[in-house]
Amino acid sequence: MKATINDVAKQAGVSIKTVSRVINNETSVRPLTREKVQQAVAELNYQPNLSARNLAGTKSFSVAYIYDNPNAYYIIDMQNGILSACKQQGFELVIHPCDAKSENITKEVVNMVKHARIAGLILTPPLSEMPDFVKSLLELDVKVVRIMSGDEAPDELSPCVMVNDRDAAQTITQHLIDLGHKNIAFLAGDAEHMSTIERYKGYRRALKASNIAFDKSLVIEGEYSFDSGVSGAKKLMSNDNKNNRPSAIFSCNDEIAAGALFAARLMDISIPEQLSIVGFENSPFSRQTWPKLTTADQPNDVIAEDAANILISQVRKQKNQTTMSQYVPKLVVRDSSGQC
Amino acid sequence: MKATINDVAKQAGVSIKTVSRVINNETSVRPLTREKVQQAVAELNYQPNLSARNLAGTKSFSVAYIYDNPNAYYIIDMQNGILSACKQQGFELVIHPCDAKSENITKEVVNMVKHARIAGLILTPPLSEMPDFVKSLLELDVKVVRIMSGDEAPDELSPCVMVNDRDAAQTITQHLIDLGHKNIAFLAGDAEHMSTIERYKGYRRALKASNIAFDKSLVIEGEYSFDSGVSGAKKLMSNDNKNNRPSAIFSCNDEIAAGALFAARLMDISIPEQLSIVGFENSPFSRQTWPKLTTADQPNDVIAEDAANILISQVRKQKNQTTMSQYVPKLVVRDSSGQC
DNA sequence: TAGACAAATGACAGCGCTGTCAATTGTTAA
DNA sequence: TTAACAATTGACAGCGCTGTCATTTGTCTA
Repeated sequence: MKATINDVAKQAGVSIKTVSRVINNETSVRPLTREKVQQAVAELNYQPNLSARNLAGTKSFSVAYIYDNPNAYYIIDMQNGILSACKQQGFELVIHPCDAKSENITKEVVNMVKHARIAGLILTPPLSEMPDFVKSLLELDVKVVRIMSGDEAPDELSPCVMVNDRDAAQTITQHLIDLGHKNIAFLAGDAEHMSTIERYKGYRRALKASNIAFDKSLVIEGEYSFDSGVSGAKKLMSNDNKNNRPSAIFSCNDEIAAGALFAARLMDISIPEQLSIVGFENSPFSRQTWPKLTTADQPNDVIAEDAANILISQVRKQKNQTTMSQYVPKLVVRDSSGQC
Repeated sequence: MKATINDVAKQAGVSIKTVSRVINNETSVRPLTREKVQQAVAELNYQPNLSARNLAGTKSFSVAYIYDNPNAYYIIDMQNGILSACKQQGFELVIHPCDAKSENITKEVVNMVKHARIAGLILTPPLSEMPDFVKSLLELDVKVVRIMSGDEAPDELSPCVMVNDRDAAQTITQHLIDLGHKNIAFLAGDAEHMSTIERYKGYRRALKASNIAFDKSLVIEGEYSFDSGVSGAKKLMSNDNKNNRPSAIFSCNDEIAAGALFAARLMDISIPEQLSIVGFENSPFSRQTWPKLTTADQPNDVIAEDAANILISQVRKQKNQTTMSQYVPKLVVRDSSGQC
């Protein structure tokens, strides 16, 4: 059957407590002893029993990923990244889907954390952007790592992994400018999402950098949905707006961009000849539209793995902890953007 | 702090063993006693400690979902459904992404099952369609429930939840026939996937039922990808094939259909006026194409929850077990199919 | 070389629960 | 009413590990 700590102790000729010390990387073990134990561990292919550890110890070896995000590809990428870090570090992952808009979301998650003895949480937008929610969790003396949009952490509540949407948005807007566009519209995602705000800032900054006058009428409020893209693009390209039509549209994500594409088709506007449309996120379906979308790509699994590793080192109370890291999404040029 | 079995026992005035009997639904507890215990459980909001149960007992309260499927929406739906069943039944879910084509996939999963003391597994295609893999798992004395394509279980290895793609494919083909189409092409998914085979059978059956001659040249082999849809549609609609062009295309899934749509656009074929295209699966992006796809919808989360419940009742060795249930995807008519 | 101290190691209880088996109840037939 | 039996309940060990604290070992100084 499976080897236990007793088997290892016997094999190495030490007490189980010493084995425990070795597998927990504690000090006060002579190098020679440590080696003997490690060899025994290897020979027996010993893996500590998580249930026993959780039961006996005060520490916990479980972290949770809480998600509320309609984008399945995003979640799966995140989950896979987290899972890979957990596996390497001998942690268990508890998955908890939820509804951020639910009234008792805090109570629900607090309950889960208590009951499952969770040591740490990984939060992605929109949950990571709800300060009160985060504060309630922190009171439980559970570690938190947030993945957020921006170039630096908004506060000191927890370590953060930042996705620099601003710089990426500037780059992608610059791409349009380089193609000769001057009337560039902006189709916003949900206004309360940090990512919308950041992407908007990047858009503005690119315009400014190229001395292009900002035209407020080219900014359309909306949400992260296909339908929002459809109606936004219709508004921009309608006949009522004949004199003010943009030659390019920056969509806050690929879904909005797909909606804009759809609207363009309805209005017989050819892409990219008459209108350039760019997205953001590089979801798989940005390759499955016609034409394929120019967009910004972020390595979600890498980001998630990074976040999980930071979380685990927090849980382990290791020294020299990272409290921030940053990723900048990369421009991916495809067929939906072209010369003005 | 959290209530333990001791607290409940004290509160109810019985021994912990009796509490254990009640929470495990064992017989040999007097109704009155049971009631007392249940009340104490409710008052203290007691939830059994999974680690302790796993450690002490011979039973396990963990099931695993193993997935290898490029379709993130499918996985998330499945996962959410399984999770909801697990939560209700007090089981823990272990998530295990993997690569079905990897050589040592069996060894990897066997290891996982042993180490995490998994009581049951839920398998979705393509893993559920690998008999040798399933057999190896069964040898571990772990319960398995497979979600598969077809109208009845292919064998007695395990309980199955069947998705009747055949009937659904017949319905969707019939829909095209009802619109007046007689030359209906078939863009296949991966040939080794049961779903491709089943959908093909349904397609054939619909033709036969309406006395439409089957034309082999209208069947294009391929795989479940956008690109496969592009090349398949190009082949069908090319000038070389001028005399044999179909008026409608049945695509084995939405991704293929999106590819076909893309190809049609490249060739200046208007949808659905000159060509009808239907998909299968009702993925979110089937609503985000232009025009929106007619497709077949299956309630993946319900299917998954059903499968998880069957699995758990197997694990619990309950009587009157379901060994098969069946779902038939429903036709969803949108804009990509029209009169011939 | 012994004594003093720190470093290394081990003995043991106990985490919350289940399995085993013994003790206690209740029920039935004679 | 009581023996005989079944149904119900409980006592206790132990799952694999960690935390606490005692013991042993090694090292350094005088």
